[in-house]
Amino acid sequence: MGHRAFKDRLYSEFATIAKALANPHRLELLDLLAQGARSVEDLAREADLTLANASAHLQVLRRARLVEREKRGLNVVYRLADPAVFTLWRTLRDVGTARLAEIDRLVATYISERQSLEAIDRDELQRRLVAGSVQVIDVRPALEYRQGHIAGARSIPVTELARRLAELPRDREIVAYCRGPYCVYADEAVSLLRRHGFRARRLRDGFPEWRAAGYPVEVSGETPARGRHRPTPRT
Amino acid sequence: MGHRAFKDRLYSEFATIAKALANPHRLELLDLLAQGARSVEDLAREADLTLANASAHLQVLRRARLVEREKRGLNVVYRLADPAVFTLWRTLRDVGTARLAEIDRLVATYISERQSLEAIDRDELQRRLVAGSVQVIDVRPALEYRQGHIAGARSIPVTELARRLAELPRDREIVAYCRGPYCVYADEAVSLLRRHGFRARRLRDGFPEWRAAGYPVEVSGETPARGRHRPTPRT
DNA sequence: ATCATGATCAATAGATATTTTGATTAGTGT
DNA sequence: ACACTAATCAAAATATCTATTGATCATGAT
Repeated sequence: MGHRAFKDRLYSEFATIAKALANPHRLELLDLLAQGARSVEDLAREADLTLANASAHLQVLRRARLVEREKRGLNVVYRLADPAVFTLWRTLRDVGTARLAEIDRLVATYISERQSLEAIDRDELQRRLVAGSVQVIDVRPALEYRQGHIAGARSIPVTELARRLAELPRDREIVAYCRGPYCVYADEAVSLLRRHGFRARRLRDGFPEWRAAGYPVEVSGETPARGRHRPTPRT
Repeated sequence: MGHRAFKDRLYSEFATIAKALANPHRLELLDLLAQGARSVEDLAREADLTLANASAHLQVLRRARLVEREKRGLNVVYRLADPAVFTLWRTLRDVGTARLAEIDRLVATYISERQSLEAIDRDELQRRLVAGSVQVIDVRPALEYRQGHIAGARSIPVTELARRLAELPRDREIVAYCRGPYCVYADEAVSLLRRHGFRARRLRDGFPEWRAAGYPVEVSGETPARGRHRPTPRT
């Protein structure tokens, strides 16, 4: 093997990883998988893909060794192969945020309130959690909460928030968080809470970033795979 | 704009960056640009591409805002748009190294000696540089050395090493470095030096990683653009 | 002015990716 | 055994990417 052939093969290997990331649907799937393991059916529903298409994209990720899968009954559950895969997606996201003006424009257009509402960052939230001066709510779907959430957070999916306002304190600030910096659930939650007179802010980013930074996390032992049935009791 | 349209556009933006990385030649170009700014001609020669093809690939990187360019006389000089771009490439490379067994296999096949020769890492090298117990040589092309090198290193391009052995000490260990962990120049240099009875090792990674980690760097003021002519005296 | 050079552009052919459709496989429950 | 479901596979249509060719443009040298 010549010097050139070696280089070509080496860079081609690295490019297979980049190719796996080079599709918007696959990035969305990775973002979902960063919340926890999920079935193909579930991923397809969340990402608005047909089952066959979601399956095909997941296989591309799998061939690049970015995700792994495991059969559980009728379902196949996919998970990130390594925490480094989340780091990679996050680094890509950060470069996009820093370099592409279009991203700021999109966020400003779709979440017009975001500029006016200051977000809280991880270390301030952790200090206030310890001090007990804040109520943290996880507004992601309950399945994601069960697979891992900020220690001390309550699960109130954004879809249920309007009818569960009575559960929330009026004497303490409420902090809502969701999947990540571009997830809108927390923005919607904060907006709703403020309209009802609560003091509320969002966490600047989401649960995967909190966990990656090593802050305390809790898990409610439940298995992720299920279609319309109840989760199977254990592995 | 609906929720789905927002997500689609957002992930598509992030995917443009991944798409720019999703080609082996473009990764090689980024790796070269991590050494310093260079002309299209120079990049094409180093990466074994036609001028038109190199130009096309550089424009893909430019549209993704990963590189910037500047006209200098007849040449167009490209540079990384941001140190974060190197971080991204490096994170991608690290995930590849960790996840793809094929990469290990390739390196073991092409650089069979690498396993047997232990590399030195950055902080040990820095300590020994300060102590003066080591001679560091930069075996990259002289142009790359001039644009930035490890403080205290001498430039001896690997192509000139065989006829410049007399310049090197026999009483101290020699550490050779080049472009990065997969660059073979340092391996070739170490191999040659050992055959001639020198004590020699390679730095585990290369100059861009050294600089990114904040270790001391020196620059010899010279402009990067030139074809077959002498460099223009100043900017 | 004229020419040579570095870079880009435009057009094209060939190779890869993506999505959909319908068929098939593996596992569950009756 | 039978029906049902989740997932994958195979094939095909479409879209996108890549490399090459030759033309064009800007710049610097003569």
